[in-house]
Amino acid sequence: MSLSHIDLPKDMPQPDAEGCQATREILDRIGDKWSLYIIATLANGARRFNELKRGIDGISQRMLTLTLRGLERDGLLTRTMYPTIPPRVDYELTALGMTLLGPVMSLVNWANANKSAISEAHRRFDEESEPERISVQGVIYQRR
Amino acid sequence: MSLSHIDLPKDMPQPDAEGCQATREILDRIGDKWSLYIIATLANGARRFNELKRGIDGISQRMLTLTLRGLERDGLLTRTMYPTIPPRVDYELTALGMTLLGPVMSLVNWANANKSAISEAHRRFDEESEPERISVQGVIYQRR
DNA sequence: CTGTATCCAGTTGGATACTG
DNA sequence: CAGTATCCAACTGGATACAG
Repeated sequence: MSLSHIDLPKDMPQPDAEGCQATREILDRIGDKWSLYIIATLANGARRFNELKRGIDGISQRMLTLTLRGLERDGLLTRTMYPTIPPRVDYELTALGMTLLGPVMSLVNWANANKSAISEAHRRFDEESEPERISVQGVIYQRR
Repeated sequence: MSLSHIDLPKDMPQPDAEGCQATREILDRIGDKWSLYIIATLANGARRFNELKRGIDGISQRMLTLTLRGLERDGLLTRTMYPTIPPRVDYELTALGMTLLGPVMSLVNWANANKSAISEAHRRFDEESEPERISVQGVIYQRR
């Protein structure tokens, strides 16, 4: 990956096409409706199936199972069965899953720091479309 | 947000429930099929509609329009029209959009660093289900 | 050039019932 | 307890045609 372009203001890091491809794949996982909540819960340590179900508000049994399978398939968590009666299954982040917490926290922090800015942007955009911008003779006008 | 729990190994940062809520919202945006590519392209500077279309392989006109509208609504980019014939429209990241590049790059770097690990996990999981783990008498056995 | 409108197939995820 | 199976409504996104 080429992360450094010098022709840019403030040597801003940039994603590139190849990098996006790999990133799209993990976004297909953690970008779904429930993965983030599961990862966040397991960040506090191993949990059993129903602990996760109770801890994640609104998740259905079906989606919990499916999402856990997906994360397991990606090698982000392990599934350990205790062949007892009643059965018990523990889910736990793998070392790989743990390393994902860094990037994820980066996003979480950004989201929290900027959620009001985004809400404000929504408000402006929704009440009769975003301050429209036109450019005439090279001069930019923003609607009032 | 409570980011520091001391009862955890290596003071790992952790997302919490409230934090996840805000993060889910931005994942609903950048987690979709095309936003990441648009953000990545605009990280190199302003682009017009058809520049984006040509630069992002496979995107349809419809999805480019819709995705740009979503990003604009979130305040991540601006849309500037040049009322000429033929018309010209420039899209450019806002200051807010720029700040998102940090967290996004964090994910992109993680994805690139670990894509082979994930592929390997897929391979193992798919060829007759992930090394199954059971725990008997407190001892964990992994299938061979 | 930069869109909008329509149609339609595929996917996602919720509700519910059933099982070892 | 920890799933699986089935059904179904809603959403996502692609193809295509048309417009200012």
